[in-house]
Amino acid sequence: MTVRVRFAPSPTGYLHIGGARTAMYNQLFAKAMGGKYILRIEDTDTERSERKYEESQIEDLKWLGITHDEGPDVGGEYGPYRQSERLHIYKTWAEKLIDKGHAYHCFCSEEELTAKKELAEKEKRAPHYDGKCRNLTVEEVTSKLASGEEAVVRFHAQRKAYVFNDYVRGRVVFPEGMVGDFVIMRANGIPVYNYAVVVDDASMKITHVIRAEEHLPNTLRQLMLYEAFSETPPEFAHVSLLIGEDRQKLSKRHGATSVTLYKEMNYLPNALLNYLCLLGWSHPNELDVFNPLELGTLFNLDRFTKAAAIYDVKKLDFINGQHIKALPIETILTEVEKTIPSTHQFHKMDHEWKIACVTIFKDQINFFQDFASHLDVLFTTEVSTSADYLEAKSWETTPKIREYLEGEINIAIVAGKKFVTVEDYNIWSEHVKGELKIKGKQLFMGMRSVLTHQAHGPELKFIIPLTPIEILEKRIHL
RNA sequence: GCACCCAUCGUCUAGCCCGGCCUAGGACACUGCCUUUUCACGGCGGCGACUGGGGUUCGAAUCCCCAUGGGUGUACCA
Repeated sequence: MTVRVRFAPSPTGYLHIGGARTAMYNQLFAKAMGGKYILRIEDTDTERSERKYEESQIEDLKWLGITHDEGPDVGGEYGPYRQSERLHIYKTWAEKLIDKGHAYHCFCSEEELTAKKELAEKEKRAPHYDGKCRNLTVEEVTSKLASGEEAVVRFHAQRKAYVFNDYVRGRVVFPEGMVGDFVIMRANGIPVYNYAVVVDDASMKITHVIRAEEHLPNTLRQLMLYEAFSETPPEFAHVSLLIGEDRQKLSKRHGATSVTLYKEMNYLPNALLNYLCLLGWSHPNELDVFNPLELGTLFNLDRFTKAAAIYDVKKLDFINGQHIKALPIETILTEVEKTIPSTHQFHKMDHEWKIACVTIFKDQINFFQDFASHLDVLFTTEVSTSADYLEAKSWETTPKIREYLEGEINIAIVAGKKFVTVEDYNIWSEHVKGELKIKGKQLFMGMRSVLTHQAHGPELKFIIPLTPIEILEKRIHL
């Protein structure tokens, strides 16, 4: 039997990182098992569902590199993949249930129901439906329906315990009497979540349901439904929740929770996935930095943690930096270029210069946009006010270095050079050492203070050949 | 309220199922040293946890019970 898994988001907002994580786990499992990963849109909440959210979610999934084998946009043999287009299916399946005596029409009004519920709570009884409409005769039902009375379809819940085995939770027991007869079809003919899920998962031949832990209690109703349909339930894996610092389920007030935001903040999709993957799952070789999409058969359902994970992006930033470092230099250049203001002199430089520049700074950034700030050491004519700098400047050897370098730079300018070379720089430092007899700290710090007006920075032999000569000239006269 | 789930460094986690190899391992963050005559990178260290109490056992982070804490659910939302 081929493995079939699905991710089933509601198009009521942008793709949430928790959703992205679930989608990823599903796809990884499908990949590891050589199965299929299906995207299904659960838009039965007609009030809040919007097509634009469906589109943006699919787009974000695509950005992350999570692609489905079947779905509303790509089709497949188990379609349609949008619940709003499957209404006829839910209706037929509900009729089957009614025929078999597993479900019935219920005409109770909302007022009646809330009154009973309040009474039950007051008397400390479980607020379950009392089954008033359960024993209506076929004639009564048809006449009520014919007279236009509104009716929902209610499932007749069995009084028995349900047990199932969860890949991450282990053996889960739902004792008898946890739920009463629950609604499966609303009065307007739209199915309720727990029912639609079962009809879809069964008819789409889903073999494994990997979803967040908040769905664990739903499993009971779903198990009841599978039983009534005489369908074998899928295997379940209820993955631990992502929570905020306050230990509550992650939501908008916890900050950046939508994938779109991470895309905008310039995170690498693989880095985000890598981080999300590690929240509740561990690599068999205890790796921290890897590309989840390339896990292959290394991914399995045995390595999930049961406890909820606090979503804290500090490690994500680190992982992003690691992923950047692993990128080909040309790719880093392209990405980095997008983040530098269009008026910046960087863009006027030739390719070779840019590559050299990226090579120097790429190990120091966690984000592409961090790069621009490192460029200052090549272009700025600002003077440091740090104590270290002032000290280096006050040495009696420093003016001698300045005087010498001023001459050298003038020569280079007259010769028409736009940049000095590493060789030039080496000659300079040899001269300062040999002729001026300045060495050690006085040499290096002295040259740095004269050439950059800073006390610290990347190695001079790397940055000086990349600094435009007119900048060097300006600095030497400051 | 009721039901269900969970509990290892500040955070993510390994170990737990099949008790001894755990003076509890790794990563992020923080921090010290080394290296690079600076900074960063890197390397090597440091800080830092088995929620509490009972039991079972020669031996418990690992098994059992209770307590505590936290979470989720309890809809004609998903």
